[in-house]
Amino acid sequence: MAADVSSPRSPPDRHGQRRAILDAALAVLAREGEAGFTVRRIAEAAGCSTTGVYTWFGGKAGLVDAIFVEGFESFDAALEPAYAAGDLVAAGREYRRWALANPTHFLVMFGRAVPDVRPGEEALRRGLASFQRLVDHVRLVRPDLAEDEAFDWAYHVNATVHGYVLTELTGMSTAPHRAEELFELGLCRLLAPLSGSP
Amino acid sequence: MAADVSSPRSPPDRHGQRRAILDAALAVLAREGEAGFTVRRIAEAAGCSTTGVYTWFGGKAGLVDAIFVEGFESFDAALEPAYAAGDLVAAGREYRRWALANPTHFLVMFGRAVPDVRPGEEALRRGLASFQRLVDHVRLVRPDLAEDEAFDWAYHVNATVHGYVLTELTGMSTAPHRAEELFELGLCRLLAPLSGSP
DNA sequence: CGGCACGACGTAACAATGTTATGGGACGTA
DNA sequence: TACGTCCCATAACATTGTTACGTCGTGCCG
Repeated sequence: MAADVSSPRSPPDRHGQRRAILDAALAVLAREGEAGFTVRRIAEAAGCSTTGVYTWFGGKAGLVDAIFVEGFESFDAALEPAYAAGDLVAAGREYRRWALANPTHFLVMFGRAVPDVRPGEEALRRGLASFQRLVDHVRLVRPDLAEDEAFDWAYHVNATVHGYVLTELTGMSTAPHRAEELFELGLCRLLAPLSGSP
Repeated sequence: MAADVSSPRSPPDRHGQRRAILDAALAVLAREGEAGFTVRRIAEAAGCSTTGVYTWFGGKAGLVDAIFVEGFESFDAALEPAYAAGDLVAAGREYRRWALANPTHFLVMFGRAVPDVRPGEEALRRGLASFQRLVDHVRLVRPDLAEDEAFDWAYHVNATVHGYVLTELTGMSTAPHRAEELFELGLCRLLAPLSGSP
């Protein structure tokens, strides 16, 4: 009952297939969580067979890699307004908000939720680009810093925010009900030396 | 050929079986990584059948829970000397050292390396105890802080150190070769307001 | 001392997973 | 019109976590 739509779509539209699988994967991830993240389920949701995942992504690992890229692009877009406003605190806040809105997506990227999958080359390249935006923003906020100093500060900011969010998302927070409040406090402490007097 | 040792040990020594499985799980995890973390492989390494994992731990999730407890105890012991010396920087350093020495163990606990497993009640309780030691230490270093202030500082320190280590361990570091240097720098920035003038 | 119940354990099966071999069928090109 | 080259579905493979069943040994009660 699933292959009855094959007659109207005479052109295979190869990119449509790839896009459909990727969208289906993200939808399944958001709806059923990491447990439902199955090649068969994804293929079913995309309206194709499991082979499609292998022809377009080379396997589950390749699909996860594409999900990395998708994720970086998505929260780059989410952080863009904060960057444009020159507000690092807001950027950190948006980072957490994105993670809470897409918990399984976030955990697939940074928490090894899909076994035996490490970030591939494409994912690392895209992640580096995403990080570079943070470095640029640090330089914008603090023009007195040298390039490598800005890099180190960005690394520090990223690691700290990342740690807060991941602690909360993996259920390891020691004060779950105060997670937001503690995050805000942490942002203050983290960014005070950056926005305060040089 | 595996059951030939059954005659000398007439009492089944129930705790021996449990301990053997747990040790085997940790050994397999360290030797073969998260990919080899299989009920069958663990049982084989422990010299028993797969059923043992279910009678003693109730399944794979229960085994992971026991691994949580084991992990917290292990790095509590690793941090103890630093705590005794009243050195928070050294404690942070030991935290990272433990994670690098037991990467897969660490990722199972904090990175979802085993699918569909969230920290159970026992794990959370043990984690909280481990965190409490950090709170106590913060109070020791800074007796002027109130209990809840110390808690918030400990939360901040933990999240930050956690973020650094996890970024490095999941292969998402933007400067892998400088990971140690950046970690040390981060520790300085993080702990300066704690050890400096109140 | 003997029989019995209970719990631990191995064997073997189950459903579900990622992956791959096989084959068919649609498109573009000569 | 015939051919080659992809794309894709069907079906099989090995391996995973889990469970039902039968068996054996231990410890308790008569």
